[in-house]
Amino acid sequence: MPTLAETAGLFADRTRAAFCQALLDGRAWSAGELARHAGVRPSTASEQLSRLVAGGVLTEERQGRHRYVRLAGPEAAALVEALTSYAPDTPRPRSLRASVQLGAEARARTCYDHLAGRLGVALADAMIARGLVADESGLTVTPAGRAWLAGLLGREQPPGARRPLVRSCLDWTERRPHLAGALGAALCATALERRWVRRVGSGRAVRVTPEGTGAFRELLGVEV
Amino acid sequence: MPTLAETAGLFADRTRAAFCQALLDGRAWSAGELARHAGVRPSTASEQLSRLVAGGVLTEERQGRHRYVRLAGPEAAALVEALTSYAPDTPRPRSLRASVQLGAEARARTCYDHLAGRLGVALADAMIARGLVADESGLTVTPAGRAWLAGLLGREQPPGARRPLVRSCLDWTERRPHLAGALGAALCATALERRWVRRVGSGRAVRVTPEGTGAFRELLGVEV
DNA sequence: GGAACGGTTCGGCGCCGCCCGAACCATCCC
DNA sequence: GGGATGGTTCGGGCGGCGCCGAACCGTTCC
Repeated sequence: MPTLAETAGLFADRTRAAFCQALLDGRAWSAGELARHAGVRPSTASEQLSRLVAGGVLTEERQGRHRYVRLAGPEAAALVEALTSYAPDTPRPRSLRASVQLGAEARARTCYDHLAGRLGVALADAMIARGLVADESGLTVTPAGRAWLAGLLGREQPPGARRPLVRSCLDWTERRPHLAGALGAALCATALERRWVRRVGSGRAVRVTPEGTGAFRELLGVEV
Repeated sequence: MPTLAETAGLFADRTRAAFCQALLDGRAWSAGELARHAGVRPSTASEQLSRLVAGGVLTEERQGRHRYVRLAGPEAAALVEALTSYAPDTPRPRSLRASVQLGAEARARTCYDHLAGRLGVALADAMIARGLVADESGLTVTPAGRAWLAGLLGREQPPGARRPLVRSCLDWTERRPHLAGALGAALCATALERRWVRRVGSGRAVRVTPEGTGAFRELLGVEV
């Protein structure tokens, strides 16, 4: 088992941290894309990616002359998320450019495999208000919620899954929880699949389509 | 808000990591104790502690010529715990001395503010078996569990608390979950207060007293 | 075949961060 | 007051890490 310092060291670098946060969109990125994104040379990116892969944070798949990497799993994503959103005290200033980017992501974005931002929080609120998810001693899915989810997916959820059905994930723009876990992932996958939201740009930001506006209203009474 | 790299950097050092892990026992340590524990000079410890305090991981209280530090809160403890127990692959060898220490902690120890080790896992199993805690879509406290807890504490639990009543915390010796959250903390506090367990040595390890053996058997049917 | 492209390896450079010892300050005890 | 103890500050040394450029390798496309 790696030591605490070793694990933390994997993230304790501007470049590697930028890689991990970019990969929070849950997709696979090529080495070159990540290098450009983080503003480093390909050689640097190559070395740093190797460290993250060796540390078990990322997995890689080679395709021809491309090297694609993604987060190794939900645990790795949760770790990145936890470290990112650890905010003991007051906020600090940001650049204008970063603020614009942040604006898009604040509206709606993906957080590894589920929806976040104002959209994610609104969906979470609606599901709690409608009794699909209960907020007593942590978040749980109610029987009504299970039925709702089964209806949405057209199938039952496997009950014995290792992963919790729903997990609370603190939203770093809204400072309020949104829905992670298997339910959050299923909802996000459905939304992408049925074109309720579309990815915009290369980052995590997504935009709600007209169909999505109607679907979210009909499904949960959410106005976006 | 600090960046991911900055937050991770706080833990990405052998000495600071040792401090944080020692403080996982939930108590306040003096600077000198931590320095000896980590095997560094007092001057080094002083500087590193200042960094952890500035980063919001620790809080300090000065008493006379002593400087006591403790983990800043459950969030900080959860972060240390998550980074410590992130084990993507295979275990590595340990020194003999470390193994002995580990043996004591494997039996029973505190994990920030709740009980862990074989004792912690056994208690968690018993509470699930008796229907006090349910393991569907994450851990939740059942109505019976609430009543049980109220009886133990002699008072109701405040329902509107921010902190989840129960949280699953992966045990890094047992590789199985034990009970964290407010319930875990209350149980641990009660056990220490009523002398069911006693701290042994300066670390996290605890020993079950004869009274404790009886209490755990009567309360939850757990044989330790 | 040749050119373009993505990625990797290697040497080298510069900086940062960790640690120590020495001096100093504050508190506590006699 | 004087001595002992716990803690802090400061200068300095050393190692390691992150970065780059250059050379190289394999794939893809013409």
